[in-house]
Amino acid sequence: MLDPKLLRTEPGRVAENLGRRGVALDVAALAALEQRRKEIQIRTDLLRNERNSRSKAIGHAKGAGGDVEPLLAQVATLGQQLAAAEGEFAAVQAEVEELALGLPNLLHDSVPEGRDESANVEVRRRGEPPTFAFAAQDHVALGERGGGLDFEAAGRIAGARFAVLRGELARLHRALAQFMLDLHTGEHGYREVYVPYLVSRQTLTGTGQLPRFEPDLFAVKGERELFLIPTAEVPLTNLVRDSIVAADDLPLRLVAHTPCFRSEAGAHGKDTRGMIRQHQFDKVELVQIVRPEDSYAALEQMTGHAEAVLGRLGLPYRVVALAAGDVGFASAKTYDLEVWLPGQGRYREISSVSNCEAFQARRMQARWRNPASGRPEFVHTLNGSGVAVGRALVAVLENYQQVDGSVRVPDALRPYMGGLEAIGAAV
RNA sequence: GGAGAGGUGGCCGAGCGGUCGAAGGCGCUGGACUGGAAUUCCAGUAAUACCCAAAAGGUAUUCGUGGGUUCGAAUCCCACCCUCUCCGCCA
Repeated sequence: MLDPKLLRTEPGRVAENLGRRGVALDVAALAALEQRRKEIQIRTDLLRNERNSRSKAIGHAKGAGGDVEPLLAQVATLGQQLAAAEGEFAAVQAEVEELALGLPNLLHDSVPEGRDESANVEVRRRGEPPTFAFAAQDHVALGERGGGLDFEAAGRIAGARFAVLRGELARLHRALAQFMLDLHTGEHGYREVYVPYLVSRQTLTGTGQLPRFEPDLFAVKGERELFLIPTAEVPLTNLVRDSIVAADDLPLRLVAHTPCFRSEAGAHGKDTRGMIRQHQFDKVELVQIVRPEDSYAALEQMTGHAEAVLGRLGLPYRVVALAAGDVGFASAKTYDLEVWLPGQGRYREISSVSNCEAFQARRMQARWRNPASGRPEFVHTLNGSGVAVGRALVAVLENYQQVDGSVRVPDALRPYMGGLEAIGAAV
């Protein structure tokens, strides 16, 4: 949510910033709504004040043993007027809130202009895409040898956009997640957290997935309304919802390995081959809760933490700064990490690191007590994949493939693979 | 699933129709004491919205959430959520 004060006092500036994303804000309509809200609020407050002071008078009169009847008569019509005003106020409040919850975050000045991902700016590139003396295969061909990667079985069990992994491939998948967790907890100062995979509407509203992006989520049938998490960012970030964090506890650095569930409602026909885009995938997620003045340094640092995963795995990648039109709803600035996939001959997103500033904190009422002011102020929240496990598996398979279709195990993963040097060698 | 208890400020906890934004304690801030500190003592210390150019000040709202009763609700009624205890069941 945007700062309502800013929205009120500088709607022009807000509109201009949102315009960079291609989002139109009707300043005139907003001003009219604001005007109406103010009017009704003042009227309602006055009526309530009237009622309160008269009720108090009744209380005093009763205490003094006086006659209360005439006072009661005076208040008779107040109740109806007040009820009407309160109803009106609630309605206009709801309207304001709906508008506020639907607006994306303001962009940081450093975000490149541009309507979509074609305008993303490459920041740096690490590692050389491998050259093969043979025709490189994609992960589907490599994985399906020996039934390690089975889309047919997954289709039978759950339908399209699911995968079944078996044997060494399943282990490699697990090894990747373990390796990432150990790296972030052991060397980057994150605390490992285990979180619920089903969360409430309020939780998803806190991080910004709701109310706007409900079609992208899976909901669970049952008495209670619960949604499957689309990313661990949701439960991790909401850990500080409705709380005031002690200044000394910041920054909080949290990491969790969870499955993620996405309906991919708008992605028909996109990435239908392989396990690039699935309804269910694992991800190791990083979240930081920081002091506002530290959030942009934290963004660079977190990007580095995600890069370290790819670096250790020896995977070629590049870092891109997302263009205005490509930055996510809650984010003020985002870097994507794109890993080289020989099977596709191009870089594909494997991690996304975002600074949401106070956008989520404001929705969540997540604050810290600023020693400088002595008052509770909103924290800044950041999240980043460190990294997507499924796509990392794809990247390892394709980048480490050998002429016989086997796949060399990256050095960093060998301790997690019982020392195995290659998989799929003898299938 | 059965029976019961409870959700109050940064934290703990009293209050159970009017004088309650809420006793008391802890924590925090300032002051006194001290060479300095601890102890002790004194004082202050919730959030949000709105009015106001700002400060000061004022008004409103907030005692889990949402409804209701009432002139008036932390306090009474209803529903829901959450926590805890005991029993049962269970990985």
